[in-house]
Amino acid sequence: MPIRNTETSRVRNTPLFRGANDSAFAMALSGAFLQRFPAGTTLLMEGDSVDFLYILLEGAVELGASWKSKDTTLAIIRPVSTFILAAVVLDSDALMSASTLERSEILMVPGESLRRAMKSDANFCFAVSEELAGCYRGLVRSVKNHKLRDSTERLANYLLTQRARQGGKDTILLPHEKRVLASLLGMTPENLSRAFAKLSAQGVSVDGAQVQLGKIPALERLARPSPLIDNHYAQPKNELGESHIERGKGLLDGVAAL
Amino acid sequence: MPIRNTETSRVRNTPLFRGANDSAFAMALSGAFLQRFPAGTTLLMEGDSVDFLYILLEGAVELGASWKSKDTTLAIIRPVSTFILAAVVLDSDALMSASTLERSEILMVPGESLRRAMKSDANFCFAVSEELAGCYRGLVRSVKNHKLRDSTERLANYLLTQRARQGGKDTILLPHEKRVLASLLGMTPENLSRAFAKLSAQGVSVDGAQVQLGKIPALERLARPSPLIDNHYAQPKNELGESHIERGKGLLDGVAAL
DNA sequence: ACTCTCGCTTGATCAAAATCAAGCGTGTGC
DNA sequence: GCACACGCTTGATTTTGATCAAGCGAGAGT
Repeated sequence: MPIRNTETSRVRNTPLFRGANDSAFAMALSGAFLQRFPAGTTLLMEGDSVDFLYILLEGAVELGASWKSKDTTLAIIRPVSTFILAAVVLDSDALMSASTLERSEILMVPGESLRRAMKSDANFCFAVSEELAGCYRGLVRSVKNHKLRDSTERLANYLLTQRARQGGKDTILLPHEKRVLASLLGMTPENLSRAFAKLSAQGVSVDGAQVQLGKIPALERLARPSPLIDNHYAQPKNELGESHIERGKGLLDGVAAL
Repeated sequence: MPIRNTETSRVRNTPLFRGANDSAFAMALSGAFLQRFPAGTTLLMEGDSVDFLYILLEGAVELGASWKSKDTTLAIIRPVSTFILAAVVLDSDALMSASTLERSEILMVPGESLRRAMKSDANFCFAVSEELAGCYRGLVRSVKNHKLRDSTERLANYLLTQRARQGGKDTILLPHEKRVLASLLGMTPENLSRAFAKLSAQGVSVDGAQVQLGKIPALERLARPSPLIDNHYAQPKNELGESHIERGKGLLDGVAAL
């Protein structure tokens, strides 16, 4: 599918590409193409070799992993974000699978073009480093979240993060199915229900995807959100693990994850 | 402390710096100095601003994090490795604390010098991207290890990884105190003991820091090591979480972590 | 030698989370 | 409308891991 001007400029204005010079940008996108996928499409399986950098322009994609018949979701990507950048830079196999949660529009950039562009433009290359560093720090937050908090605490912090991201209103909308959310938070759907039930003591009430946060102070007392784990203050669109991706230097609009 | 020639060449031959041109290398190390620390020294606390890239030349350092009076170790670094690269690239605060486990020798490279060198040499900058990508993938493995395996499985895989790394002999030496190992594996010291006891059914017997792996096939049947989680085949010196850091392209000698 | 500390182990108990098994409610397709 | 599937919830049970409390044994200091 041909790339329209609107898409090009959206990508161009991303922190990743904003500082690139025109020839590096053109080089990176040479051979790139736009593709649409229905919900539930598997884009990539663990272990597959990675030939493209994926840039999500519309929709949502889930990054997951499995082992011995168990599986878990590691991150959910929202536009505008890249994914599998690390595998592309190293020209190696995917450590995660990727599949669409919704109908999605994805720009596929050949890995080789991207690597050549990086080597031709130190500023662009630096932006890639910043991007990777942000992804890395997002994952560090995720590991800390999992190793230091129990499931109810993770949920409480997730709710506070969503609140901040959805504009600070006291009613939030869960952006995904509860089973997906449970997997992201590292628990079973059953336990997610029970965790919500526990949080009713902190004024949380659930009605479908709508969640009312009745007593924010009580919720915060339990959640104890920390800027060293939770990333409330980043750009509004990204989700990685339960916490969120950091941007290079206060830039908006997130290109991120893996 | 002045930097001797031996140190300079060790650093120069690292995957990170090998491809840099001479002026970028000189620029990066301008203002760098060598420092020795006794065991148990805190180098950095969570939230501190990061002014230096640390390059560990001798000894061992633990990267940890804490929240609400709990704490955990996220990685243990061995020479030659960098740490807190991501924070340096983004010129931001540390998400982990760092402290020496043994008497250590560390080269401290000013962050600003490093960033200037990156911007002046696309090849060096690319090597930093590769390094960050490798660190990222190491963390992805770590998250998968924790979300998909229970504690006994993590220990079993840790033992197999150590075996591969220590030359394939059936007796391995635990490189750290058991309490540190427990924290790295995400469990309490008590449960580490019990996990070892469980693995006696797989021929594992412990005597202090010496561990005999009696029945490798049985142990592998339980552990089910996977190249998508465990990194047996990387360079021998690095440890990140339970699994291990990946190198750019089959290069030896690891500069890694955060 | 003697005690103290410290790292580790072991057992008993408790809490958290996974699993198993219904059941409920909504939406879809027939 | 009716049956069915599906996502979610709830309860009962089991498993896993954390916590509490001794105790053991090797090494350090006196």
